[in-house]
Amino acid sequence: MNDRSLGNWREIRAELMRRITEREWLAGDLLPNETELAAQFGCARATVNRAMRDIANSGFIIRRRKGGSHVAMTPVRRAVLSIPVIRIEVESSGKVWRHVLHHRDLEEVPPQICKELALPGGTKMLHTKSVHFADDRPFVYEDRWINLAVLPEAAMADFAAESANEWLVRNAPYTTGSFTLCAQLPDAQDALHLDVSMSQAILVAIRTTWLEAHPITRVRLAYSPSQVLQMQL
Amino acid sequence: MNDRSLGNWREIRAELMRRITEREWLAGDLLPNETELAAQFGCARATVNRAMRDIANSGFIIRRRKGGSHVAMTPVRRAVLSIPVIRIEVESSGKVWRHVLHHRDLEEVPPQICKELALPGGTKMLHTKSVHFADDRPFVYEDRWINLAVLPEAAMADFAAESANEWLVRNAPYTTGSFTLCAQLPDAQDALHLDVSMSQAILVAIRTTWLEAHPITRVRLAYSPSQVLQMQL
DNA sequence: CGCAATATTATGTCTGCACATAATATCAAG
DNA sequence: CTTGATATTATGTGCAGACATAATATTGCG
Repeated sequence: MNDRSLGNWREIRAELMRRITEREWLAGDLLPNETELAAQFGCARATVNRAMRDIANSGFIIRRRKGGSHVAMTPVRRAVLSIPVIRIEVESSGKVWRHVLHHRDLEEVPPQICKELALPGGTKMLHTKSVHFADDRPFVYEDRWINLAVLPEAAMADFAAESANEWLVRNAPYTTGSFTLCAQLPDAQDALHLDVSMSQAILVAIRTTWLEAHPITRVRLAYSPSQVLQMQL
Repeated sequence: MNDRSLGNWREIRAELMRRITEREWLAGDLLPNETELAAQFGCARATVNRAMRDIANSGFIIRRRKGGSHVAMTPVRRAVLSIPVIRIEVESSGKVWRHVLHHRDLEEVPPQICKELALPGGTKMLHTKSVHFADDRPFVYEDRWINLAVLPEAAMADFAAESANEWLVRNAPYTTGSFTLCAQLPDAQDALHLDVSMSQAILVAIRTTWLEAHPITRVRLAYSPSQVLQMQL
């Protein structure tokens, strides 16, 4: 069993994954410990550790101190969606990006959104509405609230020149956030700005970001029909 | 500047992240090299390496050999969607899960799906259709193709007893996969099985999984209206 | 000057060792 | 038997040193 040929941690990860995917080790099984595997592979324990940490990260094994490493019963599969700046999302498909700011005002936040952000009713935030185009076709309609209490600089920013999306990515680091996706029929505003009928299904993403306990921004993105979200498992 | 107090890699990561989020280092800036930082922090280079690798993983810095590490111009944010077994997804919201198998047959795969899976036209696969219920209300309608060439055991499985979804998670480890989300109006089958009108928008997920170069399963999940997908940033 | 060979440099990784930490197993006292 | 202290054990993390690798900078040649 002692294959002394396996030098690097990727090879070791590959070998361990092979044993899992080819069901040499079954769901729930206890794997040999790091020291044992290091001996088997003829490498240092740290190298095995690196490989096993990586596998645990991707959810195929569960590790517990003293408990050892087990093959996950129902591996938690994670889909990873990378969320680039909208300009880059458009440009990376070879299209020309353009952006039009329709609205920008300090307004009272609707009660529902206040609740969502755990803010007292009647709070005022900067409200922007804009449309991103890809090759002159509407790509996404963005309806955003920005918390000036946390980000006073945003009051000065020229969102016609640089989209709020991009400005915030560059200037507003956040610590946590949530992202909700749903399918909707466009409302009148969506239909107008995306130039579609109100009887086509569109993807709507609602994203909020927080800096510690303070909400920074809450945005609703209405994607033009036929847009899909592609993720890797 | 030499804080010798920072012992572990998480603290070092936190400190580096602080310098980035507090704009001590600006987008595009070149960071000090690992040796230099190790000296500053009074720790081993490996420890700095661990911290920087982790930060690079989460997209805030870009590293290139010889080139050094730069603060990312537009940090790519990632949303992580965990995809549990549908039964667990339902049960975790406190509802009773039930599952009805409507169809199960060896059939020729439609050309479009063959193409998607990079299989020759006319290939046959196991085709199943089923509905998952939450508290007796349709939750998701599942239309699935299973590649018996890779998973012959699936021919024997009783998908009425255990859903194909769950059986596959337990018995079919995969190495790669993709997950596509879109908004659609229900077709006749969706409307029938989900008991909804054809004029409501629904989320549709299409998921394929592969074991190395071999497609294992391809499933289309039509979610009942008002279902949303929640992800963490 | 342009180009190819070579040196330099920052990150990537491995090793062997050490100690820390968390969780379990064991055992003794009540 | 139950409870709590203690030993054991697997993983987590750290260190110093070494070599590997990739990319850039420099040098020398035609």
